[in-house]
Amino acid sequence: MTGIDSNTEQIIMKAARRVFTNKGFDGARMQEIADVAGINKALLHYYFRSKDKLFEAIFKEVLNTVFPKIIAVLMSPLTLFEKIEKVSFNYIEMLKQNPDLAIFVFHEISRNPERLVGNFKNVGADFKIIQTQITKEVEAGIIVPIKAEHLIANLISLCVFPFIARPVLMGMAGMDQAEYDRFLEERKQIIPHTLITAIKKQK
Amino acid sequence: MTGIDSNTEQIIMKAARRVFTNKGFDGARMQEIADVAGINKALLHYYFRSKDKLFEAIFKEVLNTVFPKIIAVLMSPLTLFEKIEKVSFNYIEMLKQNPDLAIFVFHEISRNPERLVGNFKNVGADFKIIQTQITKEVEAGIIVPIKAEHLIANLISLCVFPFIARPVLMGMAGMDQAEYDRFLEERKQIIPHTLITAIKKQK
DNA sequence: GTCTATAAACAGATAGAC
DNA sequence: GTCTATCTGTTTATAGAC
Repeated sequence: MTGIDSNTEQIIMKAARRVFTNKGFDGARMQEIADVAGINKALLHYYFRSKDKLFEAIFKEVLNTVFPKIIAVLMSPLTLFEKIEKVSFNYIEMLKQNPDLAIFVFHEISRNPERLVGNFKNVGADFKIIQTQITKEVEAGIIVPIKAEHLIANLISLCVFPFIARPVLMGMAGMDQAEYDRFLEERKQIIPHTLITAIKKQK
Repeated sequence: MTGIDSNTEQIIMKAARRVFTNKGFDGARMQEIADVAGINKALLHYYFRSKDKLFEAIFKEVLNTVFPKIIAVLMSPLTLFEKIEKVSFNYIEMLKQNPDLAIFVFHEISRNPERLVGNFKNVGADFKIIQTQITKEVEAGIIVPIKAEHLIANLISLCVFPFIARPVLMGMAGMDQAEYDRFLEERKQIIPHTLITAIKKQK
């Protein structure tokens, strides 16, 4: 709220984010974070008291990078087809900038669900809104019925999984990094096409 | 190859598998593995020398649980539609029995790609076989063209992601465990339906 | 093969000088 | 605020008795 946080604090956050998202909480070392930040361990504790508290700060920041924009699109006054296209594009684009975030978030939540899952409980209402929109578009003869949970699960699965499984998919398909980047670009089209074709009402 | 491995060794493997898949390599403790196995730490080292070697044994075993059956289905003489249905069913069924495996495998590979990705490089030829089948079914007027990488990525994404994101999806959709089990059962139908509808040639 | 006891290294956290 | 030095608890790994 001050507008300008201390410079050192931001440097620490940036370093911690890199190390935590790359190694996970258990694999991260305060020493490495200090090294990346170009300071020493004592200063980390001076600013954040403990590894736990530093992690908590990073995790909250990461969640704010990952979720709000997607939710905003899903809640916007677009058609379902438009939402599917926009989320696919935005999500893949965001994860290309932050390739480690996906596996990081899901790994940490799996390891510590009780503590971290509270961040998502307020989204329940949003599912109902999507379900209402589905019902309307079914009645309008645009799409065939589908549960909101499945549509959203399909959409997020297809966007996120290629980042979680990147080394495996690259290895299996024999792709190098440049080919994988092209593969991801293609998926911005493939994913909407797949999902829309699957629910579009045939005339 | 002896046919009967020592009983203690199997007890250790079972305990180690549970702890490693649940906590990850960095979060796992030799002490906890010993506790779960009902023995003491020294014996772990007697049988496996180090945490690294024990992990390696577990990881290989896990990969053999996860991949071969799926590859076998993809390489079998079924139609694409049949393969999609069978993989969806088998994969979801297997992961219901081993819900921790998915996030475990992808987290460990992400943390250590150089070391672990070698396990997948021999699958490149399999992609070409699927691609050939796709071409044939396109020529037969059954499906529309799609790259094998995208079809397989779609298929695995949709099957695996619900297990990786289980706590998040449960939280967002407000489902309890029983509802989530039903959700997973529904996906055995939804996934093939989605993928097949998306590539089926319209008459 | 299995145990107890302990060594050796590491990692988070703090004390205290500047 | 930032540093060096150090304490404390933890964790892997080994020694050695049985």
